[in-house]
Amino acid sequence: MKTETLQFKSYIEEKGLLFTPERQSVAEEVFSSHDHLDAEKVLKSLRVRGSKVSRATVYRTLDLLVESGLVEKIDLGEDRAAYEHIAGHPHHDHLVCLRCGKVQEFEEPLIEQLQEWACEKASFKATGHSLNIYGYCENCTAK
Amino acid sequence: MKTETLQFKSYIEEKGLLFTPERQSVAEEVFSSHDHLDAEKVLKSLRVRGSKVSRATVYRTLDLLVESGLVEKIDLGEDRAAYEHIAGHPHHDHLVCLRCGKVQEFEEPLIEQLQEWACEKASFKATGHSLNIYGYCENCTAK
DNA sequence: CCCTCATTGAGATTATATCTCAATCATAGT
DNA sequence: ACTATGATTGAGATATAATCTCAATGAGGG
Repeated sequence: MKTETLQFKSYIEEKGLLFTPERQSVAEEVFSSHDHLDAEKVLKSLRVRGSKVSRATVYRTLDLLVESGLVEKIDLGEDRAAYEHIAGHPHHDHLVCLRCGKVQEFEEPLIEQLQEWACEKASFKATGHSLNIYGYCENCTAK
Repeated sequence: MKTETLQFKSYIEEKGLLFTPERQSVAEEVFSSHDHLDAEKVLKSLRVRGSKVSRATVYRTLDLLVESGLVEKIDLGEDRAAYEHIAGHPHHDHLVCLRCGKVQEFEEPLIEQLQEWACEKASFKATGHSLNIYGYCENCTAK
């Protein structure tokens, strides 16, 4: 079992919940992809593999994964929410192409720093943030 | 008629469209509020005032307002999209309280600057962006 | 005055996500 | 091993925002 799956197992059990085969399937699916996933994609992949987890359980498990801190829910301004796992992905923000839909990632530690200052100034206790830049990627600008 | 409404009228007419009473009502409603509005709120306010604009027209006109650049559509991670008019509101980002729902605004020109650099590095042509910080406001932290 | 095309409204429709509830399953206590 | 308790699941119903459809209306140009 992957380290991340084990971490999720620990989280689940520490909460006094059960680490069921369904939860394991969903977790493995999310941890095995390095792209952005949405609930429907996860469901489909599981079905293709022959796993019969229900839609409700996929949504419920995604929530647990987010709670555990191992997965981040990201809203890219599209109609459905996306998820990405954290491990091996230092915090980053997103460049979303409005034409082809491609999502690039970028890191800018200074931006994070400035955000913290802004929160301090406002006596705001941050738990997370989301920065998306919308526009056109290199490829789509050329055309 | 307010300056902004006139600007919207110009935009509409330059596009060869009609500046109808319905479009005017929606525009005035949006320009008269200094809070975040959503489509349903706009619809309700108009109904209260006796204006009988339909839901479809409200959505359609909000799109036009965004297109015109006079209004910004913002996604605060809630279930519905919010709108705010630009005039008198220099670009700013949002602190969203997860407990009471309050939305504070903050400005940080340096963050904007850094975003531009990030775009340059990635050869990305930005048209807009959205930065939300989620957490707990001063009031809610105290409790 | 007519023709064309934009616009509107009411309700149907789409799509994501959540909820309900009966059936199943795991675990602890006896 | 047996039972009671509570967690979990799945199928489908439900909620909700937003978009779409299409007939009827209205505006403006020729």
